[in-house]
Amino acid sequence: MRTRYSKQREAILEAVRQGGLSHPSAQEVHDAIRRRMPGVSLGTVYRNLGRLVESGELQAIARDGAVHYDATLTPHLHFHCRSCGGIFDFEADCADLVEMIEQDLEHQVEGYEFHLTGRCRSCIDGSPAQTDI
Amino acid sequence: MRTRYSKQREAILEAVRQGGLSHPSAQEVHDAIRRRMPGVSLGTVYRNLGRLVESGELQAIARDGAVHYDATLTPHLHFHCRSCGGIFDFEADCADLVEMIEQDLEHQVEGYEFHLTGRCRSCIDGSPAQTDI
DNA sequence: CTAATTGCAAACGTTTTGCAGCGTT
DNA sequence: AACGCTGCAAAACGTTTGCAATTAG
Repeated sequence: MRTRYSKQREAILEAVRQGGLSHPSAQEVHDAIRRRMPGVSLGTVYRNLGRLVESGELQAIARDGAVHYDATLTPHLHFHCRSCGGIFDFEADCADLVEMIEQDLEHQVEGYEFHLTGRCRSCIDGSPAQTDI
Repeated sequence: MRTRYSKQREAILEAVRQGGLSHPSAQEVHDAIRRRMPGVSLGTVYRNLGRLVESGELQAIARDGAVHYDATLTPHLHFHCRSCGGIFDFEADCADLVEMIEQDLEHQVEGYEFHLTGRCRSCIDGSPAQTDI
């Protein structure tokens, strides 16, 4: 199945890459896209996000019940704020740890995801009363 | 809201702890429970798994589109096999790395999840033809 | 011309919720 | 008696899929 050009896919990739969105879900991409390209259907957004992940142009990350998309492809970790729901990228050197694990582990490692959770700086500063759970 | 005893919750916790199940989903817990306690509804299983996670008696881990539950509370990592879908616990010392991250990061870290993906030993050995994606 | 891609809408699997009645305290 | 918990069934949610029409190569 040779993949053909489509302006919808291009717009979707652009939306994840640049738009003011940070780690958007399929819904958020759809909302953003529709402002410039009203006819695009949600199904098309899902289909193309899937393809873009398969072809390695995007990274999928799970948060709560939904998948979010990340255009940053260099290895990095994610911090999830339980207050505002935001996802923040950050770098940390896991190479040694992962390599050690790979040698110890009887299974064949192909990839990894490291997610930290907590409260982000602006939620700590901005809303000291915020407790959530 | 003081929490009261219920035999359903006890059975649900027991099912995740012991049953032959490894990292069961809510559905799998429901199926297992019903063999001993036919009347239990899926809603009750979901409600109680949620409460058990809140009270720290279980750990929730995301896999694909579903949440799976883990009764092991000591810090450990997870390996997800993309062939058989299995989730395997394993230990690795992340303490130093996490501490380093905590010091560097401007956000407040409360917990972390480290998930490795690949193919598990028995899928590699058992089905050499298996390619999946 | 071929076949990949689209919009639409229906279907799917997982999870949540409203409610009346039951069970624990 | 008070109120948390239950079963049930409906609904919410994110996601996938079948289809005929459109569009890229």
